[in-house]
Amino acid sequence: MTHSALSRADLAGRAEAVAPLLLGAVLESRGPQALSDPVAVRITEVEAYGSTGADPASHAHRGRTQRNAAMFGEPGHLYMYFIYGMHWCANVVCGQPDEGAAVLIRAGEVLRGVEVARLRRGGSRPDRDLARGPANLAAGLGLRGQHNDIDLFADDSPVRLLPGPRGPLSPAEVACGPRVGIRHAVDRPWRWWIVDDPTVSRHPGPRGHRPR
DNA sequence: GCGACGATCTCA
DNA sequence: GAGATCGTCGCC
Repeated sequence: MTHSALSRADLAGRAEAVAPLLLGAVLESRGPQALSDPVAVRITEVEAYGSTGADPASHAHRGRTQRNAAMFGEPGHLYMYFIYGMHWCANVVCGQPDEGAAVLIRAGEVLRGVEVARLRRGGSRPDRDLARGPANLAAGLGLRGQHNDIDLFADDSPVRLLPGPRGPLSPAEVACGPRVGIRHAVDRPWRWWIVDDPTVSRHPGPRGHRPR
């Protein structure tokens, strides 16, 4: 049994409704040239970011800008952003076009292309760390600014959103809690992760909050 | 035009 | 707990 395939229509809802649906689904990237083998990552942790005026922590909160324009496009596209002068992070655009909502993909399990992911990450590290944390996940998949706004549902896209291999998640397998690394709307429990999954990111978190 | 800071990570 | 490192946006 596989995770049922997500369609673009499934992503058209509110970010906080779409986010948990992405758990267990797979992001697969095909690199150009040398690192052309696909890397597939099963999503284990996500965060919802709401639309303009509705979520002070969202890049879309103050409206459309050049950077966040992809958030205001069609659901099912990627929104890539660059952070801290060195990291790229990947979001799946959701909601209605012009709404400006997205789901940050925070962590995943590398199902395929472990060798390529390890090369991209550099050094030797446990498999479970290859896509643990949003910047690590993007790095392992080889995702950067050039992938901003690409359509995850186009057959010829270098990055695609595919059904997961393990079947639907039961409610007991999913936990939620506050988002990480933000200053505003910290109380909103808009981060979801797969319980006991070793690839879910670790982080200092305010007051020692930890996924379990 | 300028400057403060950020949806991070690693290592000490 | 600091440092790496730079694009973005708000404000001067």
